[in-house]
Amino acid sequence: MFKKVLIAEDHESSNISIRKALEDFGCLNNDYVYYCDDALKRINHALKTGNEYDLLITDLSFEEDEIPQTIDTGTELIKAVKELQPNIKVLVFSAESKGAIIDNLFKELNINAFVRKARRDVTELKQAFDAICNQKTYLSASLRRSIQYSNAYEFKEFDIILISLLSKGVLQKDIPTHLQEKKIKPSGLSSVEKRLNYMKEVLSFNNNEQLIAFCKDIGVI
Amino acid sequence: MFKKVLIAEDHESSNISIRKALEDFGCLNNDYVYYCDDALKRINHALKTGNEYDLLITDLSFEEDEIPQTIDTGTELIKAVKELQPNIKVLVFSAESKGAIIDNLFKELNINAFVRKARRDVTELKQAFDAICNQKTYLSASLRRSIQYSNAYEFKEFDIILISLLSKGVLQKDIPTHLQEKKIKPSGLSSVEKRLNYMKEVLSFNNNEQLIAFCKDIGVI
DNA sequence: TCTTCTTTTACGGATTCCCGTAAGTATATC
DNA sequence: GATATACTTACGGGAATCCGTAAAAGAAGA
Repeated sequence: MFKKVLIAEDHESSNISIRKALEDFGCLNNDYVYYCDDALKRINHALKTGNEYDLLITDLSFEEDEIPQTIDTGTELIKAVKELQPNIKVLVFSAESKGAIIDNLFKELNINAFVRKARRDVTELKQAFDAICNQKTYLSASLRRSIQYSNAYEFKEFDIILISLLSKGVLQKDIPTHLQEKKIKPSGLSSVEKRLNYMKEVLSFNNNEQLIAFCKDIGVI
Repeated sequence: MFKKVLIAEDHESSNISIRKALEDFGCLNNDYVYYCDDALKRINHALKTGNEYDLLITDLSFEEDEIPQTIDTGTELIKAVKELQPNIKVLVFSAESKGAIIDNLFKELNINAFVRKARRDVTELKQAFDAICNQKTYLSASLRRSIQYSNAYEFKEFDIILISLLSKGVLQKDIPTHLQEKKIKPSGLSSVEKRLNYMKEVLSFNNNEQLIAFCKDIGVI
């Protein structure tokens, strides 16, 4: 059983449900915050007073509001927290479904569990608690298959720069100028054309418009 | 106060929080389901037994799973429910943030409230309950601006057809053929060009890519 | 019916984009 | 240093798009 749990989740509704899930699980000693900065402060304070948390439950995306934050994503929060307290367990509770991103959380940040906000998410939360208590990792059932299948084409950073420029109204012929200004390596018009054509070929698209629409749909831009 | 409320929400976590919000508001007579089909059945059964619901709280997007459904979106559910019981109040609780889509819910489906899943969503839920009880409509604070922003340019049906075709990979020069097949009135290439140029001029966009990206953002395609 | 006005279509030149080829550049290996 | 390989850039012809103008087709009113 967990001695002390911290919840970092900006959505009030999700925050409440996580608390309830923890209580149902029998864990009554939990704190909750709505901002990443607050979470880090709590972790830090708990460490100094010798009363540290043994589990962090966090979302990935936090919405901006009128209160400016230094940390504004769950990924950054996990990194910062692990520097302070490397042994803390981490459960990510998020609507994210892209295999590449989730895979990265386990491999790079060594998180212990990922539960997707979906149909049976509260049930899965409790299963994840159980797994972590038993020193195991947990991944949402619906994601176990799709983790490798997910991305038909992996967009590189350069791809996304090109697509972003186009979607901002930059004409293709003017892209080299923008790339040079930002000191981005391949900047020739031919390289730009070649890359755009390659993307369209791999995805079997006919025009740039279709490519833009697709990228908007899957959320890379 | 509501006599009887039905919650249609597939996410277990959101479902729980809505129930709790209702109870906090003082409404204890509420039912909940995880599927649209179940929701419609309940509405129907309640009507037949003279014990109808006076409020439906529903999400917009429902995830597919192994149980096939005839109705699989909140929008369709609302339409079906309103045909059975036109006087029912409807509150949409969704992560959707695109102005055009939300605007459409109020105008076409006459919903009574829209609360976005976000920071203070449970607080907003209670405000929405209060508004509906007082025969008013409610819209999440964070969305009140963006609603009118989306009306910067009102896309006609023809505009959306053109943009959809482009985003599906149809080349501009081939659009006349598609229009003729669907017997859509102006079908000349010049008319297509003229309309696309007009849209870009009004919105001061430089290329089709920017137009597609914008339409994806505000949700017209 | 004829005129007037609006909308749609047709056409042509300029620009941009597409696409293949060739030349240049860098790096690594021997 | 020479060679091979991969990557980037330059160039040119053809296709598509952009944009203005003019002709054609409808629609409305006298």
